[in-house]
Amino acid sequence: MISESSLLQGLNDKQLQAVTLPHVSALILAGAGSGKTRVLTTRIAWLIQTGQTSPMGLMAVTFTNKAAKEMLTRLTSMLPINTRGMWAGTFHGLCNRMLRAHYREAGLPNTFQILDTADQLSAIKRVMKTLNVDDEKYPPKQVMGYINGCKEEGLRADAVEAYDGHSQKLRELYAAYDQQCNRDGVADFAELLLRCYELLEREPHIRAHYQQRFQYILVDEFQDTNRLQYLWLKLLGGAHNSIFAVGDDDQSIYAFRGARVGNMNDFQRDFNVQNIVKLEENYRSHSNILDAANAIIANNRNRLGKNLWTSAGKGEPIRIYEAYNDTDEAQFIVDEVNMLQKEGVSLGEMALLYRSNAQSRILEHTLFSANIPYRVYGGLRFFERAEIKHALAYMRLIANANDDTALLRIINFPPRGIGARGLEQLQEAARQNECSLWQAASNKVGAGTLGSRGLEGFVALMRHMIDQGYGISLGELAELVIHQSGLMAHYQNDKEGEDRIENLKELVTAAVAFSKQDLGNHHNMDEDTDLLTQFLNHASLEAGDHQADVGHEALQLMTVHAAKGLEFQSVFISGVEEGLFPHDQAAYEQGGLEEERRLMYVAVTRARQRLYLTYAQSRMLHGQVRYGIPSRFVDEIPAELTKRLNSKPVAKPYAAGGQYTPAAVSAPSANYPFKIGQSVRHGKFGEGVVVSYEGNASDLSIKVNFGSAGLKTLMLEYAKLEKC
DNA sequence: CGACGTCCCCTTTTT
DNA sequence: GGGGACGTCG
Repeated sequence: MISESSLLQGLNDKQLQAVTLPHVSALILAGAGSGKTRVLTTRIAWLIQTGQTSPMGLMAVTFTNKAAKEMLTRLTSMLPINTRGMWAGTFHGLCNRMLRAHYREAGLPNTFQILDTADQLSAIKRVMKTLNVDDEKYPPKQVMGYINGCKEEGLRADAVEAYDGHSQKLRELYAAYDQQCNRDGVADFAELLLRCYELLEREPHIRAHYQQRFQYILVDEFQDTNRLQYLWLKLLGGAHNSIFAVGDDDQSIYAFRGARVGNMNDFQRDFNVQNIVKLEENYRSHSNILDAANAIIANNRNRLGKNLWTSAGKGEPIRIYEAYNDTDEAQFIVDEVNMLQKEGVSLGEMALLYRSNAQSRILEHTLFSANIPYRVYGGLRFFERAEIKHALAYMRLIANANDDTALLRIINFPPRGIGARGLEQLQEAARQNECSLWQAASNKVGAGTLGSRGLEGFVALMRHMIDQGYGISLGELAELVIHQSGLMAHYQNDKEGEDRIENLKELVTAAVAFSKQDLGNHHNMDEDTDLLTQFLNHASLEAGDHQADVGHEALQLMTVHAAKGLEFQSVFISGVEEGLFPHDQAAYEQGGLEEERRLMYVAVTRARQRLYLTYAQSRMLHGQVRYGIPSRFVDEIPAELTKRLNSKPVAKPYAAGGQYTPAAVSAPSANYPFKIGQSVRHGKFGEGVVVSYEGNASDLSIKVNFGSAGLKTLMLEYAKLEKC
C-alpha cells in the first residue's frame, strides 16, 4: 500500500490543507486548472487510507458520468481498493439507486423505467392531447420546462403558486402529467431527484440509515447544483456529517438549467462553514492567459472572490484576429492550425470553440475543404438514436407492460397497419377502463372486439417475445427483440439503413458486455432489480459517448459549454462578437450578461499556451448577413496582453459563400469610392470600416462599422467620409 | 402509409 | 440556411 506521505506528495499548501481537513463541512473554491479533481480524489484516498472511513462510508457526487468515472479511475490508481459498490456517481444515478432499494416506500413499481428528455416530451404531448390543450398556447417544450423547473425547485403541483389562468393551466398539466407517469410506472430525470428527496424526508428510518452511513459526502462542481440537489444534500448531510463541496462560482454556466450559484452562500450559512479553502494556483496556463481571464471576470459583481496566479512565465500574447466575414475567419483558423501543426502541436491538442452550435457549420465546411481532420462534440449519442430507442422500447415493454410511452413508440413501428384511428380507439378504451394501453390492447384482442388485424398481431408479438424472453440472457433478449420485432428486416429494406443495422448489432454487443460486467459486480446490491431493468436504467442514465474513436488525431470542435473541464495546448475562440458572445438572448435574462462573462472566462482558461480570439465584421446568421462589432469581452482584456494580428481588416478575395466580391465593389471606382474593408473617417462617428454598399447607383448608401459607435448606414452623397 | 411541400423557429445541456 | 414538425396529396 502506498504510504500516506506519498499520497500527499506534490500537493501545494492549499491543496494539502483541503485534502486533510477534519470531519467538518468545508467549501473548496477551486479555480480553473488548480487541481480540483486531484484534491477531491486525494481527499477520498486519504480518508480511506488513514482509516477515518471505509469506501462504503462515504458518498461522492458528480454531475456527469464522465466525471464520476474519472474520479474512480484516479482513486484506484492511488489506492488498491475495489470501487465497486461505492456510492460514487451522478446525482441521478445515486437517487435512482436509492429509489430501487426502497421502491415500495417510494411508491414505485420495482421495474420503473426512466424517461429521457425525448420520452418526457412525448409523454407531455400525450397528456395535453388527453386534456385537449391547445399546443399553440402551451408549447409542449415550454410545458416541459415549466414542469422540470418546478421539480428542480422541489415543488409538486399542489405546492406551486399560480395566480393567472395561464399558470393555473400549467399547474394543472403538471399534476396530470405526474398522474400519468405514476400510472405508467415511469420517472423522468427530475423525478428521480424529487422522489428520492421526498422519500428521505418522509421516512425517518431510511434517512437515518443513510445519514449514519455517509459520514463523509463529497460534491463536485458544487456551483452547478440546483435547489433540489442542494436540499437533497442538506437532508443527507444532516446535522453532523461532513460535506466537502468543491466548486468555482466563476465557472457557473448552467443557470439556464436551474443551477443556483447562491447554493454556495447558503451552504456556508446552513452548515456554518468555517473552512473555506481557495485554490488559486493554476497549473495550466501561462500568465498572459490567466491575467486576461482575471481581467474579464473582474467585471462581474457578486463573486466570492478569487484570483488565479501561476509561476509559469508570461508566455505568448493572446492573438486577436478581426476577420472580414465568417469565411475569412474560418480560413484564418485553418491557416493557423496548419502552421501550429508545422510547429509540432498535434491536432488533438488544439480546440476550436464557439458559443453556439450553429457556428460550427461553416467552420466544418472550411476544415473539410482544407483536409484537416476534426471531431465535433455534441449531437446524438448512442442510446438516443431512433433505432436504438425503438429496440429499447420493446425491451422496456417486456420489463413493464404498462409503460405507455414505450408502447406508443413501437406499436406501429415497424408499420403493421395500426393507424391513427385504431390508436385513438385504443386510447379511448384505456381511458374508460383507467388502464394502460397494453391492458386495453390485450382486453380488446381477448374479447374478440378487434380494432384491427395489426393490433392482434402486435399483442401476439409482444406475448411471444415475453414468453421467449423468459430465462434467456440479456444479449439473447436484445437479439430476439431486434429480429422478432421486425426492426432488423425493416432497416434491411431501407437503402440508408446500414448504419442503423450496425447500431442495432452494437446494441446486442452492449447488452452482452453489460451482463458480463455485472456478473462479478453486484453494483446495485439490489436483488429486486433484474438485469433487464438495470440495463434499461443504464441506457437512460448514461446515454453513451458522444464520440467513440478517441485515439484518432483530430482538431477538437465544441461549444464553450462542452469545453468546461478540458484543456488544450492551443485554443481558438471564434465568433467573439456582440450578439453572439455575449449572446443576444442573454440580455433578456436576469444576470444573463454575467453568465456570458463566466462562459468567456471558462473559454479563455482552457488554453495552456496559445489563445486566439477571432471575430468577423459580418457573418451569415439565420440566412441573413449580419454585421457585428467586437465583443465587449475583447475590450476587457488589457491591451498589453494581446497582439492584434491585423490592425486594419481588409476585404479578402473570398466573400460569403467563397465567391469573389464583384469587381465594381472590391475596387474603388467613380460609383464606389471606397473598397469594402477600407478604413474611413467620419466627422461624428470617428474611424470605421466599410462593410457594404446598398441601393442603386443614383441612390447609393454605404454601410460602415464604426466599432463602439455601432454600424451605420449613410447616404454616400452626404456622408463626408475620407480615407484613412 | 409514405413522400413531398410548407411553415416556423432558431443559445448553451446533463441526467 | 436548414432542420424539424406538420399537413396534404397520391
